[in-house]
Amino acid sequence: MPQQKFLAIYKTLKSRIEAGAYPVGQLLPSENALLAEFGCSRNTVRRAIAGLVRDGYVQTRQGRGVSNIFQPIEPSSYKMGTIESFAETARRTHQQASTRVVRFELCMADAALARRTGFEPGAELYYIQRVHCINGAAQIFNHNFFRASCTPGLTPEIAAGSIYRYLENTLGMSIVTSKRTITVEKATALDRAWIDLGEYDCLAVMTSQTYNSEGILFEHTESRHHPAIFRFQDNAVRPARRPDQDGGA
Amino acid sequence: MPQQKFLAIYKTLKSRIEAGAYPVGQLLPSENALLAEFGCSRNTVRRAIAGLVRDGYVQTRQGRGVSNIFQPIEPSSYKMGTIESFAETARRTHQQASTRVVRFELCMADAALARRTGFEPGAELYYIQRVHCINGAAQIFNHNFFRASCTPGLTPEIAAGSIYRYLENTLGMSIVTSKRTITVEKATALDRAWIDLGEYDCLAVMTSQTYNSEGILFEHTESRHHPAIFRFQDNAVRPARRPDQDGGA
DNA sequence: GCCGATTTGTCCGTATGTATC
DNA sequence: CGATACATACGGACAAATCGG
Repeated sequence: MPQQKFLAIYKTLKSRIEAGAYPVGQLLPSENALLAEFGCSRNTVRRAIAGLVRDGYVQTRQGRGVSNIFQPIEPSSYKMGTIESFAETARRTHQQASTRVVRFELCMADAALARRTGFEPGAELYYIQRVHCINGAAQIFNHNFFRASCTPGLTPEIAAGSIYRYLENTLGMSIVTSKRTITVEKATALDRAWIDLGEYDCLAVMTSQTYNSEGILFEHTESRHHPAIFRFQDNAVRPARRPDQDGGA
Repeated sequence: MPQQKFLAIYKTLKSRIEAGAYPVGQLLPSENALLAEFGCSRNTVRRAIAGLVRDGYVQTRQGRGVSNIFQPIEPSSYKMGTIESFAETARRTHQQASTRVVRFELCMADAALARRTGFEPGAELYYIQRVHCINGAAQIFNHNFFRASCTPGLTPEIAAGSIYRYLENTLGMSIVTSKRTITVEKATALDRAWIDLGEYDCLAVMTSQTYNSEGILFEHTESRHHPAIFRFQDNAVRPARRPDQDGGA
């Protein structure tokens, strides 16, 4: 099957909502109506709806129905719950992107670096510093650590393009989970050397640890963003009467 | 039933993982083993596991199993996907919290305010400014807008305690979904008047729109945090071969 | 307040597909 | 190749919440 059924239904409903096919604030057709329309089981419709709940498009309520709470929103540099490479984010937000590698070395994790990155002491790592430009201006300074044993053949040339594309397409690695933390930090001399912060003296910092399909931590990245371009979106639910979360792209 | 089955299993597995009952980096018992242990159906075990995936505790892989990728992590001021009041966050992170109301008024949304907050023009709103202190120091400055028709009887005294407790316990409202955006902004004179930023000149800003169970937008809040205490965590998955997301607290 | 219809929430069992080993 | 394990999908049953008469 080229595409799973629940994903197709999810996408169909999503576009309909975005196109305004269902009035905002009103109920969508019931699950029974939808499974009749799509010719599928109830579980499949429910998976699709759960994806829309997670995206903040709709809200469900037992005994009542599914309310449309869609509101068009400014595209964000980062979306909750989704791993995207810099190039992919730029494409989604329709911006011109380029990358410059300013440092590329092989090193070994000592005790301090291990504590900071989550790798075990003694792990061999590529340490890469990169500057990402958006529409010509330097906006993001990245410290990347990649586990060398998971990323053989990595070169500065690859790092200047898309490392993720190399890992996924050339090495056949599959990237699965990433634990991310967002903080705000004072600018360092290194930040200022590469990024024109203007009147700001802080950066938005996203620190992430990424795991491959073997469950191995293969990347630790500290991504330091110009505050003016950083924007992260999230949809949250109240745990009390918490509904499903499923489906989605 | 006092508690749903899938939630109970989710919690059981979660505590086991936290307690180190399953070796990190190894596979958990298979779904078949778990459904035998818990005496439930496959779907129920899968919902519990999906919750652990969402929390970044485990990773699943078709044909292989469920890997434990748990790593203890610094408690965060904010967690992805979960709505928490200030008081609840403080309790979770074991910090002493207090709140001071510095402004409390009833106003009407004009065109500009409507665009900024997402309410419709003409909506009657409570506008509240509050300072949250953590361990005695002022750390967060909040601009709250509440739809007056949804929050009758709101007073400065209530706002000095927990507004959410009033809404949920006294008014019987149920809070469901919140759309949040994180940005970094320059400090304003108002920020500086209430919060000692020290050497910083920016704040971490979380803007949220919250909906009640009727699907009505009843709150718009701009929460401006001292950068040193702001910390937001997220678990992301790569969309390509994306697994389920379900369950969880 | 009660009752019944509707709607979502939970759970079960089964079958089949696909990836891994 | 077969055995194992997760992924998808179907169908049915009952519970719980909502709403209208």
